[in-house]
Amino acid sequence: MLSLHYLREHKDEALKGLAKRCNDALPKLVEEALELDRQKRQIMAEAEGQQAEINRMSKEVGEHMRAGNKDKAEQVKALVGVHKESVHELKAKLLQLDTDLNNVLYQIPNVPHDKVAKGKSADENEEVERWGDIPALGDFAEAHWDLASRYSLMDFELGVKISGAGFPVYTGKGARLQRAMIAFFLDEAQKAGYEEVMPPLLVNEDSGFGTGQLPDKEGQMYYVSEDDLYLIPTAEVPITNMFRDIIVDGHDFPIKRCGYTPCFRREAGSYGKDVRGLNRLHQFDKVELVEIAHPDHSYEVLDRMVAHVASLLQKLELPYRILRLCGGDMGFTAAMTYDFEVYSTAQKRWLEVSSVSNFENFQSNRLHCRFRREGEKKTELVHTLNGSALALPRVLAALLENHQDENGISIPEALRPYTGFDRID
RNA sequence: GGAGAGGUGGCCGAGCGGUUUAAGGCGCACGCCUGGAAAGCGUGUUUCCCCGAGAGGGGAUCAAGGGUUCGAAUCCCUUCCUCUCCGCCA
Repeated sequence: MLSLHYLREHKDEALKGLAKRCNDALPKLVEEALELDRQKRQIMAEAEGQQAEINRMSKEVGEHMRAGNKDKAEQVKALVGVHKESVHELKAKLLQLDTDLNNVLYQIPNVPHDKVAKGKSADENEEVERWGDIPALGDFAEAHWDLASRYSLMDFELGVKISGAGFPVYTGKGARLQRAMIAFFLDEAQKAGYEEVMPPLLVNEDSGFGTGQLPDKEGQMYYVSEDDLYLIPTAEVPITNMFRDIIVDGHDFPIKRCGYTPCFRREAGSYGKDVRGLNRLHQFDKVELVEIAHPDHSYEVLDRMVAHVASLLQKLELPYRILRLCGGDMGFTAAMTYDFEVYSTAQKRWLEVSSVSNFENFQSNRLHCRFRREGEKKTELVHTLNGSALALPRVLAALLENHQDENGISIPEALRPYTGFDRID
């Protein structure tokens, strides 16, 4: 969530930025939050004054008792009651205000960065880079789901039988290819300085809250009510939460983590031709990058992450474009997001394979992840970033479709050491 | 799942109703000492919030929440977590 400090001191800047999200409700919410904050601080000051009085008097009682002055002690005791009552009342009010304030704050998304364009929907995203030639395939070109069954790489029906739609079974070279990509992505991340971690796949409520999936988007996550745990929708949740309630040492920057995990998404109600095959699944594999950054350098970090993801797609020889999302298309917690899309030749459409975002201090405010500037006494919120590098299913889809020829599918050079084969046929 | 033990500051560890504004130690920072260092000595060292230009002042914080009391780390209730043993188990 946004920090109240920031809202208080940079209200105009916040409103101007938020306007880019094209959501008319936001200015009112900001005003509401500031008003509740004002009331809260006023009442807080009152309650603390009363409490100070009680503390002072209690100390006095102690002194009288020690001096053996019982009457004096009783006299003071009798006077405390009034203050106690008013503290009680003020505290109740405070609790209510706090709840109201949080409810409002939870509805205010992150303020988009200066560079982010105003816009309502995906149509207004800006293309910032394009790489690679879209291969001209002949009439033989097939979509990945057809290729998958022709070469026995996946079995969607089998997945339906075991679990349901959206849970494919990878078989033979399909399974091997999957494993190869995971290893390849992890190795590349490691070369780029990211430390590998293997986090839990189920997380508690605090963690879901820390990265912003809760309280609003619990419908997206599978929930195990028996144990009050959520299946992770992305490794971002457990990995970023490793830094919850922590004051990091400023010398530790840059803090770079990567991890492979399966991801689980309910994706309720989304069925149709656009979600055929590997395009949208309930369970999929992903290698994720997470970085905890110094606020002064987080946009350099973002650029480096983008460059890293680009290098992966280049090594896989997949044509891609990079979009800087407009205000309206950006996620709730992000200040700037770059989406990577690869062109799927057989489906004749762009598929999103990565999303790289700077959350600035929106997540760290909830996570309470802070650091101290050299020589400063006060702590300051860190910036958090993450990016997929990469999400496997759509990369696999594009790989199969773009690298096919009449007789099979060729594996990109970079992956061959991992697959152990250079063609599927 | 059953039984027991326990959660105190960056860490270890005392405290079990009012000189605790949390002892003592370790660590860390700064200073003195030194040719330089170690040792020694001295000072400082939880975090969050509020008021204040600042100096400073105030509040909260001994797992969390509630209660008793003039006053709670300390007593009572509830919840959570950790550890040990047993059972089950890849």
